[in-house]
Amino acid sequence: MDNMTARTPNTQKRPFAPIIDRLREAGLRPTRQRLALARLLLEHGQRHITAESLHEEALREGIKVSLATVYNSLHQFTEAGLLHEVVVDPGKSYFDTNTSEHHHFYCPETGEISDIPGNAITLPELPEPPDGYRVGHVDVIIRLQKQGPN
Amino acid sequence: MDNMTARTPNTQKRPFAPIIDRLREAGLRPTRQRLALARLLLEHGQRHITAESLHEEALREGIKVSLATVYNSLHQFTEAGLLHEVVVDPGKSYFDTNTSEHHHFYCPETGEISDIPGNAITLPELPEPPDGYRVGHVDVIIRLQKQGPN
DNA sequence: GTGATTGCAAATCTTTTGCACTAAA
DNA sequence: TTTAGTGCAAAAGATTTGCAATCAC
Repeated sequence: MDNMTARTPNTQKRPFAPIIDRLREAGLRPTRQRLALARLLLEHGQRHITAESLHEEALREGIKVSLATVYNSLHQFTEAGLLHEVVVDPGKSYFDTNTSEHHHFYCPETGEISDIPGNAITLPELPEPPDGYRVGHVDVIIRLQKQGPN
Repeated sequence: MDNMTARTPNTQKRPFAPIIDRLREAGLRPTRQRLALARLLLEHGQRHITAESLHEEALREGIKVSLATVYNSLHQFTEAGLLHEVVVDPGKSYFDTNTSEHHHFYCPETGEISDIPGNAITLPELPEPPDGYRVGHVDVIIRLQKQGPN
């Protein structure tokens, strides 16, 4: 039977099915806002965002969503493993759509974050964690300074 | 001549001379508050503090100082190289009295920070920083999770 | 329908700032 | 004196929360 082209009601009506499914798998109802934010994050190719920047981007694209909902969604996505939080600046949270193992360059002067490919840093044997704890996640942050001219 | 005991006016009157000198060298007037905070930080053996915790500690010891001054002092000390800021939690600044090269364990659940001795992690060749930047400081944070019983 | 989700505004928390007052040199 | 430093309270961000309205199922 002919079920592979755009004529199929299913594809017509659910153009974002993969994202909807990812939300569902994460236990999150695919609401209008969550779906729109997830699309911005996961399809739009953007990498390092703040709640503020994602909110602005959403509004620019005509998505009606409140800043509070952006915060909630970012945390829900992070908990679901769709995002990773990058802590480089006290007083501002960055989120990374790249959840694979990798580390970051960060320039405090400009606020820019960029990825260091996972294989560009190989951590040697880690020290033993203190008793009663286990290692969760290892972050390496290389802080950069703008090079003066000359 | 006899200048090695407590009789010397100099030692009598300037029991905190080393700290005063460190402040002076940093271009900071050794005011009552700064001196008291510097003593708490540098002599008291404490390692990882927040503005809030240092303020409480100061008040407990009977040092009259405002929270704003604690913030100011912490940043001045950091700029002067007497402290190092540790960024592990968005929305809270930690300061470390250990300014030698080392990294940190951090438990988000409890907020505890502890040092990893500098030589327990050897970073291999770092990747080249992007054009126009140079490497400032490298932070390695090992995030811990409390181990469930059993 | 019913329970989860949202929006808004208010609340919270950490940190910074403005300015009159105080203290170091 | 004179200038830097301090305290207070207010301001400024960033993030969170409470609750009525709204939406997904």
